Amino acid sequence: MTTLSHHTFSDRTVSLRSAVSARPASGFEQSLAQASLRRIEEKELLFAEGDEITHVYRIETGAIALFRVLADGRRQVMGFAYPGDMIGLGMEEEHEMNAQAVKPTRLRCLPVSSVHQTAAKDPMLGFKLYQALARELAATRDLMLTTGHRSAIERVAGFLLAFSRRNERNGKDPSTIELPMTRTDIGDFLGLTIETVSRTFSKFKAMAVIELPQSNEVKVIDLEALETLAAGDSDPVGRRTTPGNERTPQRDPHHVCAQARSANQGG
Amino acid sequence: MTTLSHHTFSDRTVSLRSAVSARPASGFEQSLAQASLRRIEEKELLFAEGDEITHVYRIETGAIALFRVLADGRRQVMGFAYPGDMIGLGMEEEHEMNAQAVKPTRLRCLPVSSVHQTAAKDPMLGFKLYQALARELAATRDLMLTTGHRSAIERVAGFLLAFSRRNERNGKDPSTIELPMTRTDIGDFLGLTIETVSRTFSKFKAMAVIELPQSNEVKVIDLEALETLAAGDSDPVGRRTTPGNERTPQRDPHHVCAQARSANQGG
DNA sequence: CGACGCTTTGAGCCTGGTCAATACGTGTGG
DNA sequence: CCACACGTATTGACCAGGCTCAAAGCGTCG
Repeated sequence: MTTLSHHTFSDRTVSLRSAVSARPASGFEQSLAQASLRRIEEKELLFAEGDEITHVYRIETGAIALFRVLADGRRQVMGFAYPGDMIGLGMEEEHEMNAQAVKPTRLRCLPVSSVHQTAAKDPMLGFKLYQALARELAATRDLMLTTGHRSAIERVAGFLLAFSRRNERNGKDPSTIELPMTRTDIGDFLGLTIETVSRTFSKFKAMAVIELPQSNEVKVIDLEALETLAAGDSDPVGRRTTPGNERTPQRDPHHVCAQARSANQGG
Repeated sequence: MTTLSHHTFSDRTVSLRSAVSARPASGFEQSLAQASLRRIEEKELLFAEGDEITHVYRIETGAIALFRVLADGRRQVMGFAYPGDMIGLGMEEEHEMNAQAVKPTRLRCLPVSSVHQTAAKDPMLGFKLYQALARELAATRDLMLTTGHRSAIERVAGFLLAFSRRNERNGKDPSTIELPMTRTDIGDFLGLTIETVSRTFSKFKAMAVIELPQSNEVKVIDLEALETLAAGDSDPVGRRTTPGNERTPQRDPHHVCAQARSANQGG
């Protein structure tokens, strides 16, 4: 399991948990603890594309969908944020995305000015922010790979798997998934229509891979099958694009720069 | 033209030019000037997924494709780097992507250790790296929007437009595009097959929007038409996903945190 | 109970992928 | 100099997955 070989949704894909929040010792965490608490209702927008960035937020309870809207009205959900995740880490003046609660949500608000002040005092914070962003970049790339080339079955299976693993990680039942978001949100996240999402759920149900006690509750019956579906092993056809011998990795390790040799291989 | 409303390929999408390189005054630039020069041949890999990160590179001439390979053998090209662009800015231990020359390429190599040393001395560098990464994140998100929901025509038109604008920006003829990469590279970048890319080129040719003197040279005849095609205005059908009144932006500006008001609106 | 929103299911179509054959361009060898 | 081979690009025929349009369940809230 190397870091980069997952072809289902990585944890990172769904979670925007930042490296910053993983450092309890920082003054950043202290600031968060005393930050003001805010509650927003279902479907309420926390901020919109183009809004001035005023705060960094951490989810306490609930769930937030981060999305952008295209000219034709389509939405692309870039990710969901769950309790513990942070949003609004962008460096720009304005938000690049919309943030909308998919259910009633409580969050802590931290003014960006305070973050900047801390950054000015503590050089390490910039570094940590950089790390956090690097993670988000990786997550976005993963999502892109997913929405780019995978079938509806693979996408939905991977989506469910990510939830199962999230539950497992949080000590909850990995086979009982509560979907906080609507089919529309899921579809816009996976790059599918609500009909296709719904049909795929039904297909999984017919295959006895899952059960759907309610439309927003999924019971995973056959986890292994779900993983197989997500991996796309069902497709026995060899893929053509770049068959492998074409464009063979012919990198020459001896071609490294002189500086490289002394700095990294000389040890 | 706000920063975020472009729905063709933004400059950022194709360019990985970093904020760092835009700062000529920094010691970083000095380091680059004295960095070793390296030449790699067409199709040669500069580095591969999983390789230890040893250097940061800046393209002098040529072009590099950055891509990842999925389990089934498909490639997803995450971007192309052209002269002036920097690659290898990731924070991780290992490279997340493969970097392959699409034509003979010269580049400057800078050991990461040197970057880290500079970062330790200069707190601003971390901040700049953060900015550079934020740009790349934005570019990746743009690309995701493109590959997610747009038709082949829109993708290819947007792709050509990006080249046209790049030329314009560099003082070259915006209507004469030289494509350094193969159809395979383009297809893997846009999430299309080579056949579809080729067919779309032919379609544009038949529409008298472009000419194809050679397979790797595009003459833009009707720039306006190309922009229209890229924008997807050709589709008169109203889109359904999230029709607009559904999920209306009902953000309440009065709900901002107490701290927000004092920090940002009190001025 | 009715209205509304969300989900599910069905039927048909269309875009783009697959398979396959042909054309083009370049480099190599006779 | 031409013949041939190889890699890339183009074009065609066909197929299928997912989108569109449409209608019917289902839950919830007034």
